[in-house]
Amino acid sequence: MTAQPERKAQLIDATIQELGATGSLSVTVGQIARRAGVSSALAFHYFGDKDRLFLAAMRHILAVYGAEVRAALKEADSPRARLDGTIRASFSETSFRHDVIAAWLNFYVLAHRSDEARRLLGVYHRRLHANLVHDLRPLAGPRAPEIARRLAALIDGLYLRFVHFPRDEAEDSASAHVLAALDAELKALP
Amino acid sequence: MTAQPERKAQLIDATIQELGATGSLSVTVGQIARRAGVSSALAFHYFGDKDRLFLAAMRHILAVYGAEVRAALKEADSPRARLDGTIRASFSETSFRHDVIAAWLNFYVLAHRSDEARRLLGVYHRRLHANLVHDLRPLAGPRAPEIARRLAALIDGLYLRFVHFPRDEAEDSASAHVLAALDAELKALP
DNA sequence: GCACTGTTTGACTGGTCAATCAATAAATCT
DNA sequence: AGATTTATTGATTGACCAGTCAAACAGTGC
Repeated sequence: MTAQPERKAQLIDATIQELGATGSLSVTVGQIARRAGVSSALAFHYFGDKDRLFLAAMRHILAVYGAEVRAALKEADSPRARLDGTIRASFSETSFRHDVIAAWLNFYVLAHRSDEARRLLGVYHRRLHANLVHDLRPLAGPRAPEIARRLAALIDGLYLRFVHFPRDEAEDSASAHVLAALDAELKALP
Repeated sequence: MTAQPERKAQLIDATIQELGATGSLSVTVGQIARRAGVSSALAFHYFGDKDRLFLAAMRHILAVYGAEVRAALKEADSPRARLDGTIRASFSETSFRHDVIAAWLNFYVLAHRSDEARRLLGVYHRRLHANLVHDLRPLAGPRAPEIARRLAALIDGLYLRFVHFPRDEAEDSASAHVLAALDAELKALP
């Protein structure tokens, strides 16, 4: 049937890759299209304008991430196991990748001028927060929301660091850091 | 004597303000110059090119931040008090401001393509890490570096959140979060 | 073979912007 | 006062880029 979904997916992949390669929203639609092996006019045909192409790429990243979280939660029974899953999903092979991280960074920049990007970012924030609070509640009671905020910020902060200094420094598994912080927070409860 | 320092400072301020207002590195030198009340040609005359103007703005932000940390450390005697100072300085009136945060965010983006920006970012990272480790050592021994990394990432992550959702939600003093995390980490030590 | 529909492109446009330059004004020096 | 350096700008250039458009192309049904 229609080649539309295929081409759209190609362009979205190319967008993420190009964002990772050049690291800035000032990548041109031409560059993206060239990477996808099509003309720039096709990108406009399918997405309307540049911002909507970026947004589509970001929605794709969020969808993949969301699926990964859901999968991790499905096979977790205890609250603690679910927290593990949520955290580990944030640093999974597919999400914690150079180009995806670069896309996230530029997503934050895009959120400055695009209402839709800001909305999407809010959705991610609330979803992560809700997940964390839900499973922290049995373990931390009324302190759950506060701890959740710290864990969420820690995750974002670790992403930020790995944009430029990729995962090589041995011990530094990012998820290990978040899990350690979680342990500390729980152990320190009154 | 020369009006150079004056104009340069004006342009640097305008750069930060404009970065905060539009939230993207694609601010034009013309916009910045107009905000500073001079012609764009003057900006080029003093800074050579756009990137060097951004870098100068970032160096200024780092200098202010560094001075603030040093001041906070001067009047702190115990390791714990010094940690408090380091953390609080990160969220001081002058550093934790909408436009400055936006400049930081774009600094991370700039670091993708500019070696000098990446170098500068490394300096900030190492300085913060060194400060934290130095004062964590007496309190956390060999776990100090690990904890320092988490606190640093938490600080960055909190910045990231406050780019778009400014400090209004009452309780949310960002530095309180970091201090709470620090307490938890110390309390949870073996 | 023809009409129809979706796909894809090359060529074009209008606008923007970094960077340059030649020229003027103001300060500084001798 | 004359010479020299510094500050400052308006005008311009050359490149680039988002977005448009009309036309070519391919498949599908009749």
